[in-house]
Amino acid sequence: MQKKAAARTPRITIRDVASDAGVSVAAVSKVLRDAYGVSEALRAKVQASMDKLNYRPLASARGLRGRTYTLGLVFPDLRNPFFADIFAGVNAALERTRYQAMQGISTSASALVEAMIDRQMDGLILVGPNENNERLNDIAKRTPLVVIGHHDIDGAKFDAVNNDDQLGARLAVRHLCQNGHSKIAMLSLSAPVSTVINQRELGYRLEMTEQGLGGAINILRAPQVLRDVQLTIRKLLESKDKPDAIFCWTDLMAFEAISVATELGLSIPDDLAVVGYDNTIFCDFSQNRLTSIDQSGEVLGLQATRLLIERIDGRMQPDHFVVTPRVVARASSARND
DNA sequence: TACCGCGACCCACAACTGGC
DNA sequence: GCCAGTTGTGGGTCGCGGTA
Repeated sequence: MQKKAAARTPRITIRDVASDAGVSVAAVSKVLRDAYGVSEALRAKVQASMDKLNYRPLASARGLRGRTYTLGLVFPDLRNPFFADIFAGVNAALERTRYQAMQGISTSASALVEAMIDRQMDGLILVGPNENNERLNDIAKRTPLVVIGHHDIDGAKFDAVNNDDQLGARLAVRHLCQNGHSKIAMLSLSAPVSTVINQRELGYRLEMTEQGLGGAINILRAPQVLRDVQLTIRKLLESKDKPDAIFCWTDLMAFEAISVATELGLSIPDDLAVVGYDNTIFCDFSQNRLTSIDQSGEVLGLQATRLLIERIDGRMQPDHFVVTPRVVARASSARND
């Protein structure tokens, strides 16, 4: 036997509101859009009817004539609390607007992005997309697009918001040198390779060379899998050429470095100094006290949203916003902290 | 000039119509 | 019966004309 579709309660439409309030459909629409030419008396009447009928505008219908007031936000994953900082920035930027952000998870500009475009979202923010400019430009042709964490902006048709990752890595190395460390290893990501990783590795190399430590350059790469990260760190710390400091490409990796080092009986920071990246909320926890490079996730989210709304409002020229990172020193690196 | 409403319009899909 | 073309429908927005 065929299943019957569940019966739906008839939807309350703008026509029902207009009929209840004794005004035209257009008048209700104007109240909804806060458009010019609506008296306070009419607004109050329409608002009362909307409240009474529990009316909600239908985004897909709005999309027929223009905007749905919906923004798509795509993260590569949600395990890293840094992404929550970005989302907080997006929400803060949308607070006084009519837009709502809907988020999803994808490591590439994938079917999820296409689905968001199909659903007529007014614009997209992609965080750390693992895509080339050709693909990103193709998306930007179809919908306003802002990318967070993508440094290759030559010929880009989209807006970009970036932390200065090269400078961030340099600051990490400089900070460790200032605290008396010279055998500084970098724990990086093996795949997917991104422009962010490239910039941080470049910054590490440049600063090591500038500090006269070019011969000690040591970059290890591990995938974002806990077991692989632990094995890589253990191998490094048990090697003859053990470093006296590690610069990790995220805080999450840095926490693992601290755990493995503690298991091996090493003291932090006397035997091993550790610096992370992102300055997430967990850095402040007393068992961590992790020195980290702050790339202001909230600012990244805020600026990306600002640029996206500008784009939706008609700006054609691509824009690029760069956030300057800073060191937030804690006990994991500063011997006298 | 401020306020209000008519009617065209948007797009995808289903239903209808007419010709072969 | 099949296919292609036309019309209607859904829920909003928008431009412009009418009225006080």
